[in-house]
Amino acid sequence: MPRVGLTKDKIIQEAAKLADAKGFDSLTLTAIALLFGVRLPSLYGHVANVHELKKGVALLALERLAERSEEAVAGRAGKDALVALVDTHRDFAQEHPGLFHASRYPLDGETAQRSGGARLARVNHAMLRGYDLGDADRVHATRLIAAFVLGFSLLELAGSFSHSAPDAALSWKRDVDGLDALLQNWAKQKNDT
Amino acid sequence: MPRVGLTKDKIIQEAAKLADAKGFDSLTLTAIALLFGVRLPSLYGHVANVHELKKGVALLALERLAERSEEAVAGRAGKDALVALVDTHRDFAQEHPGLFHASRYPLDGETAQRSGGARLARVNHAMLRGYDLGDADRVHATRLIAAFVLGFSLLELAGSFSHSAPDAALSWKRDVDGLDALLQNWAKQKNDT
DNA sequence: ACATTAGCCTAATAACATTAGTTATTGATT
DNA sequence: AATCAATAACTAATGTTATTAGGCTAATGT
Repeated sequence: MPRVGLTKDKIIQEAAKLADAKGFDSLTLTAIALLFGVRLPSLYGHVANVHELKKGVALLALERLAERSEEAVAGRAGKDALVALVDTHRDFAQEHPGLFHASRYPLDGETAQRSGGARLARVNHAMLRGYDLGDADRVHATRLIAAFVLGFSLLELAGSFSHSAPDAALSWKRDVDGLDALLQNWAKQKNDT
Repeated sequence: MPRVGLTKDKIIQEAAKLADAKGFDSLTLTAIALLFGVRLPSLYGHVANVHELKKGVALLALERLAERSEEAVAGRAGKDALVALVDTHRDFAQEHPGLFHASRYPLDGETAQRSGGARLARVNHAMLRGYDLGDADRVHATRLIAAFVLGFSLLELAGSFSHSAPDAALSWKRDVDGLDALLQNWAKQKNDT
């Protein structure tokens, strides 16, 4: 019984690679055991169950996305920062569909709070300081951007845009332009509701 | 061996109920067999495999959503129609999280093309006739709205908005107001990309 | 050198999906 | 009314994945 030197971290890393290569749904403990050349139950010394494995990959995906996003907005402001941030998110989804899928794995509030997801929300919120918005409106705007980016990435990955005319990439540009315009003119809106 | 009178339709209906009650992930052939008082393999005479079961529920969910959306926009125009449409979508997600989740089940392009999803896209696109947009811009706007609604619903269901200050419902209103404003002023944008 | 810890193992069980081959009900035909 | 063919539902068997219980052995520290 040669000791392989398993670690929770190593396992999650490998799981992330696998999820990225074969898709998050093909991520199984069995597959990971095979990759490490180890018997399935041996993994239970390091991860409690499949849920913990998937949660680990989800957290890792969120961290990576948050990290990239922070780098993207660094040194930028206004529309420049907005474009950098949303492009980073969309590119991540395109380049790492498995990890992107993983980042949608449901987490309990407690965990989500401490995750890269919260970090991502903060970057998003901070980036919007570049626009002239009140406190509440800045939160509303943060959610608008987050919702748009997530939804667009999902629909694009699912191929929902690939069967109608203009290229999805063009819609992306126009939509981001539109959102930038909206953010600039937010104050001028009449709140008639 | 009393004959129960199984049908693909009946099975899908029951599966939809189960998905709505227990969540899409708890939808299994085993559970359906139990509900019908039938042995598991008996189902295979009516559905080819789990994938076909889930696909069926997904299609049903998309049809219901499309139907509601069509009713919602009927007789409305402009912002009135926009609000009715997006609210319908969000309400559906809140009231039927299981079916909403099902509607995200991946479909091949062929199937998706003939699904309620395409119908939904058409309603969305048609609704935007109420704004003064060129052909291409109307498609861009359709995608913007679809992305926002999907993303917001997912994030809200996941609880991503429940740990920061203003209520998600308020952000929803403000964001939809903002999108309406954007659509009205779309033409005035400077396309600087 | 030896005892303890801990890493990896085998064995066993359970839930779900799937296929092959069998029985029996139903509705059509004599 | 009796029979037959089609087919609905069944039993049995197999594979995959996850999980728990308990055993052996390599690494570690006194």
